[in-house]
Amino acid sequence: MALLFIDADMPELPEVEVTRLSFADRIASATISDIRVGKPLRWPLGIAPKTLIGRQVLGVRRRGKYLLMDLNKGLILWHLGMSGSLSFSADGLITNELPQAHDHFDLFTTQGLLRLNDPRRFGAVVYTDSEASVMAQKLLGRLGVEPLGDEFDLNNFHKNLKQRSTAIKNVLLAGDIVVGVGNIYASEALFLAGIRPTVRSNRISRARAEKLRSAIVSVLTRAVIKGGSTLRDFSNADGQTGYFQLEANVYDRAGQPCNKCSGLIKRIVQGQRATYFCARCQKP
DNA sequence: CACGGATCCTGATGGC
DNA sequence: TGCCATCAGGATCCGT
Repeated sequence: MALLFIDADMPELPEVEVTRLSFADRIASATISDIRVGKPLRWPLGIAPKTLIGRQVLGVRRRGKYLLMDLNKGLILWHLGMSGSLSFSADGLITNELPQAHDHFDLFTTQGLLRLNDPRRFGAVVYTDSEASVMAQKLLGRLGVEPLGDEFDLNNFHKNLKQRSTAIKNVLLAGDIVVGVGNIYASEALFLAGIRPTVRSNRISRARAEKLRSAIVSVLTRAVIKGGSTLRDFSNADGQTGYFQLEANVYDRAGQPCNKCSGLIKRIVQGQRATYFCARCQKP
């Protein structure tokens, strides 16, 4: 079987979800046969690797940008950080696929090899006995609602926005109101909503909050769909790498004309992260 | 508790 | 070509 490689060189929620879709079915019900640990990641695994040999993978869920791999005992949390990507190879079951320079975690199973490549090593692979454990709660406990779930409703969203006085762009990125909106999609969603990224969160009207809510849902949904279709192309094509980023309206387009009004896209820095916006289309 | 800044690490890029 | 500074998709931690 061909190697399926997802270029998650931009792991925001859509990329993490598409990564999950790429291997969840194929690894389900597999038994862990070995583990190889490379250079240290953000946190230690939290258990002696050999202890996990023989455990069964029940499935893979997503929470925010975390992947939760349920085992018949305990679970493994995966995070791609800023530069991580996962590949699942059924060939890796038999052949010795030598780890490359930035392959820092291998999970060998009876159905294939799941490998984490992460040059910057901000990613993590963490074992925990239960989702209620101290470590799991430290990582997952403060996450906001899922943007693509029913719980992302206007009443709560607007109420939460009113509690914060900092710039809306930073509030979105913080992930404690709604998860999964990274630096790219924060700029894109604010453009679609017509909201200046510098607007203070607590000064956003209910009507504008609804525009923002629906823009977030729209941009993330479209990215997942686009990623899914790219995924199907991948599984037919051998060794092709690629990118499934939606065409950006503002992200990384400083100095270029706005797609709506032809005004020039601006770049500013907020919380040490780049923000892009159209000063004409996005109102203060 | 909310906020802003520093921080982990490696690689790509651009100026000189 | 080399050297150096800057920047990059995340999110935690810490001081205020």
